[in-house]
Amino acid sequence: MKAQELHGHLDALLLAVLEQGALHGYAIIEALRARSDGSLDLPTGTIYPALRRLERAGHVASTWSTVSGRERRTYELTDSGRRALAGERAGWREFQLTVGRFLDPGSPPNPA
Amino acid sequence: MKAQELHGHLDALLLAVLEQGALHGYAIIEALRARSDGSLDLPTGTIYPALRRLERAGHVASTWSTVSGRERRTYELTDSGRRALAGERAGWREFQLTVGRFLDPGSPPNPA
DNA sequence: CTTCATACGTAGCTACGCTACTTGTCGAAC
DNA sequence: GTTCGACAAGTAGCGTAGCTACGTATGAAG
Repeated sequence: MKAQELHGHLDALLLAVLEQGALHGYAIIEALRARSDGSLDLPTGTIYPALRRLERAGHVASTWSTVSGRERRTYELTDSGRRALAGERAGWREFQLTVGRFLDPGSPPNPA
Repeated sequence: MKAQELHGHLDALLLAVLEQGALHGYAIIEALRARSDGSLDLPTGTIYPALRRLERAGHVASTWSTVSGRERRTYELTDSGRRALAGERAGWREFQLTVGRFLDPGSPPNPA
């Protein structure tokens, strides 16, 4: 998948992944890769800053822990994050419909 | 619609609009607005540079004309542009499926 | 003891859409 | 007869945000 297409949708993806339970950064990368069958293989330079953004915005909260000698920062959805995710879902629906009107097969030549 | 969501999909939209016939810049803006029911109201600072990009890439060709005293630059899809549009459509399909797996209602908790 | 997977992180780059602006014609309103 | 809004083109500079390319450190495997 072309990289830049993700622009503006990454936050939604992160919130969606965390919806199913708290995860640490590295695990989030793996979850994205797994659930997308490898289409989404995002570098740390993308997701770590994104998680910080979401935390600054209050949509996730993080807690440090140590698992077998390795430091982990585990992120969890906040209530605000759950609300934000709902909004992102609505936004995605609209975006999908709008762009689909031009790119989906059988796009109407003119609006009826 | 939030603005930045469009990132990376604008070229596809422009090609799709021109697929149905040559149009000049201003008319393209109006076509986008019309076919999206007003969701896409893009400023000239967005579409004029984008059209230049597409022309540099060889996906569209432009010709000047004067209609009732007003200069028009009319853009037309090239063969390369038609091929590019097909590719963009495929890319859109994949993007839609991938992101949809996370954001569409009933997203699977895990890949089956 | 070296290499790979795990795990965190940042600095700087780049792409690209947006804001705000300029230039100019035409028709309608006043 | 001038002013204002739709039509039509364009650019300079900005901001956002994902990516590249690093750096650090532990544990397991060979």
